Amino acid sequence: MATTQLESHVLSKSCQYALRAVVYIAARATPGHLVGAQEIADGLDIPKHFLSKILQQLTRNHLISSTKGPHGGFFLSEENERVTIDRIVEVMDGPGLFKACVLGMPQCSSDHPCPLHTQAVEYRDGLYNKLKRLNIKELATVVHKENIQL
Amino acid sequence: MATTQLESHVLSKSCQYALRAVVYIAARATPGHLVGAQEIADGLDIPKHFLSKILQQLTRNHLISSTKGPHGGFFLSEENERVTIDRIVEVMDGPGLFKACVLGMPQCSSDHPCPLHTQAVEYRDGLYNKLKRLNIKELATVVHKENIQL
DNA sequence: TAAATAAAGGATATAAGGGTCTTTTATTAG
DNA sequence: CTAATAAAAGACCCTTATATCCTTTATTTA
Repeated sequence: MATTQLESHVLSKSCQYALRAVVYIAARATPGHLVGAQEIADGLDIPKHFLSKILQQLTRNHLISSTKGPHGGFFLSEENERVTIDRIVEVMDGPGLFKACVLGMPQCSSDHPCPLHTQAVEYRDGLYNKLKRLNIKELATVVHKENIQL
Repeated sequence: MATTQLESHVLSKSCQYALRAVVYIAARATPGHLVGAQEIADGLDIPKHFLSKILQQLTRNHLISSTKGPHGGFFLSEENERVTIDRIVEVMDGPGLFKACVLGMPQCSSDHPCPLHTQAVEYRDGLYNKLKRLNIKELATVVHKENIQL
């Protein structure tokens, strides 16, 4: 067993929270009811202040929208709804995830593959292509139709 | 852009080093010449003391072998050569990587899928199955035949 | 205009991964 | 047996992700 139990991941926790929050907003926000950070934090059981930071980051990058003040909160413009999932991952975790070598070797490429290049690339690119073609609205629709828990 | 550029990864750095080191040992160790931590560190440009910790961990888990003293070093027994890559990943990064939900939701499964379950599982399992079937000796052989840089 | 609300922003704290250094233990050569 | 060698082990520090708290700004309602 591993001496120190690592919390291994593909996506950072911030990114995981971001994705869940965005889907939550897509599901709950209406023109008459914007979704507050508190509501999302409660609904998804995510620390509120940490979530706020994440939502700020998404807002600054125009992936979601917000307004301040009473009855303010977060919502998705029509443009936001067309934002693809890979963009959220990119903003939260940086552009490296689907490009960097699994073994961290900078010169790794199809010309100069690392030992696991063949094994890993298919996996990575397959997921990436799916996320690149899936936008927020579509994902939210699937979640709703399949009655998926957030 | 991400405000803080995360070093996103599938495998931890420790795990990346471990995999490269194991292949290095497989390539260089002979009955008359065991491979020292210093040699590996130099050859792979990895911090020596950090690498030592990793090699210790692999040794404790019987994935590689070692002897102390002059002309001591690391090597692979025949049993070690049959160790599959997924075991190394498991020891270094824990058993969660290929089992945990991409969105970190503990209850996620095919019965109760998370929003990205369908997208992620296919490729994750694909990679996992490859690593589960690939042992150290086979990987080292590929690396040698394809003249892959470590 | 004042009070209330909620996001934005900044400063700070905590935990884990990554990395370094020193001491101990085992082995071998002389 | 002694000296040299190299892994094992433990203590420690640095950086980053995660998380919390407090203040500021924008907006709305009374």
